[in-house]
Amino acid sequence: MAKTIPKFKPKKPSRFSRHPESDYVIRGRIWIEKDGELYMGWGRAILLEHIDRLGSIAAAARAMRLSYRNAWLWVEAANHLAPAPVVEKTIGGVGGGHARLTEEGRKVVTKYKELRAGFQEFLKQAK
Amino acid sequence: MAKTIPKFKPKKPSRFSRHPESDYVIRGRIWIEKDGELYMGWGRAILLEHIDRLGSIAAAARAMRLSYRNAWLWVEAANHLAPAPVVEKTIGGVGGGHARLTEEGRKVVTKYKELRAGFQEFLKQAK
DNA sequence: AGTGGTTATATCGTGTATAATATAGCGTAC
DNA sequence: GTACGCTATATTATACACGATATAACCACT
Repeated sequence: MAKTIPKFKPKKPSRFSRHPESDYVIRGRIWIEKDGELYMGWGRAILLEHIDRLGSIAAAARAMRLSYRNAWLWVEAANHLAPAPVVEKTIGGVGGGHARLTEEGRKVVTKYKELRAGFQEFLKQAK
Repeated sequence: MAKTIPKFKPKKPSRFSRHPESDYVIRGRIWIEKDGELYMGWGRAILLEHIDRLGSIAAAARAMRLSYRNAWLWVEAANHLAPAPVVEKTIGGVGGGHARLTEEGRKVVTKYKELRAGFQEFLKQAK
């Protein structure tokens, strides 16, 4: 059983090897800022969608394997930067509490996803 | 007790203040990757331009207040990811040594700056 | 041989973002 | 009045990028 499986692992392809012109990819990020602070980006948009679907920050955080702390911080930040809160929260009560995406929240998520779709289009065309 | 203000991040004026719809700005970054690693971005492009103008990595680093270590690392990374080196270096000799931007380097800088210009255009139009 | 300023390399510190963990506070339903 | 599970907050740990620092290696010129 001396047959070693030829593994294709090297991320660092030796500092002397050269690469064909091929697989260079153009990548990018896009986000919305307010007063120099991140208001809406990909992570937050996804988080808000999960909140909308699951009705809880905690559940949304679990769903995307994000720490609750961070999820909560993101929601806070977005809420305070938005013209009106994007998430309404309730402490205690049935099930311990819940969170709900507001109309404003739905609006900004939609807007951001449209923006991002346009950006992806730009990237594709920018080869 | 009226302990309503948590001292979480007292850097912002007030968490209850709202902002006008106005100054939300769309921002973004764009870069070129190879094998999941950064090949060319804004910082590296500027660095390469400085090297072209000054003929030395050390001088270029100083010019943009970047540590020599990082400048050197960036050049190394770009060199090894590029199809051909973007910077040619010489150790010792007159003035201790020097660095020169290659044709390949000039090419990628130009290409990236065009890409970025198009991106800026996209951002402007994406309001 | 000595000089100078560069490239090349290693080590350590530090700041920042995030994860991990812990716990307090809450309110409806039972 | 207890229990449940979520929101809210604090503390600690970890990971990583980067700066600061130090030093070696280098070589055309004098």
